[in-house]
Amino acid sequence: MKRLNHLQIVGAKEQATPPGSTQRIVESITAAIVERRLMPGTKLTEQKIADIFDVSRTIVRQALNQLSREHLVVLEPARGASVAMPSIEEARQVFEVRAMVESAMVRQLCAQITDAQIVQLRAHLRHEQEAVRRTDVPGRTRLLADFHVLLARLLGNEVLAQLLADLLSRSSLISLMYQSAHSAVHSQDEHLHIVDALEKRDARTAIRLMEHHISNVERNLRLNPNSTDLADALRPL
Amino acid sequence: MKRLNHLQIVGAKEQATPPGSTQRIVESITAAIVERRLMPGTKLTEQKIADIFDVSRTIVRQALNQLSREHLVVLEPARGASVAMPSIEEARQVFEVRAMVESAMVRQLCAQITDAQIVQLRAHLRHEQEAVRRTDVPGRTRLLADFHVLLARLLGNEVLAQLLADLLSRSSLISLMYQSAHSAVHSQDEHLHIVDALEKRDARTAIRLMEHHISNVERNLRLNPNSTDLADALRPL
DNA sequence: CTGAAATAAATTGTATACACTTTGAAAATC
DNA sequence: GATTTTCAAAGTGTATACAATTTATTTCAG
Repeated sequence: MKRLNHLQIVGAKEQATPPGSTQRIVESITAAIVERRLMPGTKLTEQKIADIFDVSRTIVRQALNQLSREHLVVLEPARGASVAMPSIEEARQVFEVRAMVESAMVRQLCAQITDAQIVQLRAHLRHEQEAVRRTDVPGRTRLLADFHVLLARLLGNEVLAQLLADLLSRSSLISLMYQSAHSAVHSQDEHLHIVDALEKRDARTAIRLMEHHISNVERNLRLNPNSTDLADALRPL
Repeated sequence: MKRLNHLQIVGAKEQATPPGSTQRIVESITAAIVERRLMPGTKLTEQKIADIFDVSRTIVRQALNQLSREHLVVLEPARGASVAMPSIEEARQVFEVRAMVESAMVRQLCAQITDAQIVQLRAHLRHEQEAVRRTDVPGRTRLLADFHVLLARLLGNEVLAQLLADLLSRSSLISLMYQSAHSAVHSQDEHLHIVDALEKRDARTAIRLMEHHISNVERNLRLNPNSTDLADALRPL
């Protein structure tokens, strides 16, 4: 059995949804992509993955199908699956949608957030800070994304939360694809200011900060299209 | 071969994406649900569908999986698939997200819509009117939903368009589930006014109209939870 | 030695087989 | 007669088999 040595099974947090083994694979691969252990463009051969997880290709195919619907892998007919390489145009669109959704979300939040929820957010910010401080790259990546999903969840809207989770895993992929120069420290700081505005129920400021935050991340992508092809071409070295 | 006599293959419009037979099944079932030929709660047995489309269960399972991710069918472990019966709470959330997304969308549109695009919208409105006039229920249902997706597409944002398409098929299911009292004529009229506001680039009015439009649809759902179970219980008659 | 053609290996797409679970009906018990 | 219990039919979940396609390797012509 040959192995993908950069794909390792990760202690997945229990999900109440389907206990099936498919979900385990989806979560492992998602984590591997988002935490930068699987680079964009990497071929995902069904049999190799099946061997790693000790299941049949049937299960792996289900997982890959699900991942393709989440835009983390692309499925080319008869040519199999590989980690997605979102285009610059797609990146632009994802951030545009995020700005639209998240500013509306922050506006709503200012109107209905409770003090207990502020406390919850502060706790999350502390976790972010810690992960940043000890340069835990996978951890901070996940936490910085979870901040946005957490905001959605505070509205008590699961539909919104899922939608945002989708956009954020795509964002993570985009950031790593284009080697974002927006430092984690900077992002973390912006989160802090957003929570401050939420605490004061200052909708105008909160929205402005959120829009800036998202456009900062986008602005700091290294959008020189050549690097993509070059990186691809140089990979064999 | 036993057959689901209310599920009939429909002339699906060609999609450039995957020519596989899976997509054909997804589109047929989607159309059947949205056009009200398959009622919420209906059991979707894999083998029966496989017989109808003359493929193996493998293909049908793929289709059902995809449909479950689009929230049009629910997959209960070991108990199979059935047409989704969205809860009232889920309905609330879907409409809330739509209001957030679509008002932001309309704001953007006012800033960048072209005259040619207005013409496009007017053409769509005419098609809506025709379908409403000759009480073509499946047709008008589809066209009234497509209006919203068309707006997204005018922004040149495919990510947004797909997201909205998702929300709208769920909305269609919700409307038929709760027997919306919001007449097609009324909806169509509201679309007309929205386009008028867009033409004048009057963002404030356009947003207000869109928010009213969406909350009108939601307000007019017959949200008496009993009807659900009753309808289910009475089906055998 | 270079490049095209032929061949072999690997990989994907679909169907089928089979174990396990659920569902519904008949038989047995109270 | 109502309620379990038992058993059969139907249905789902996973693995495997095999055809069709793609990718890599070898062979051969120039």
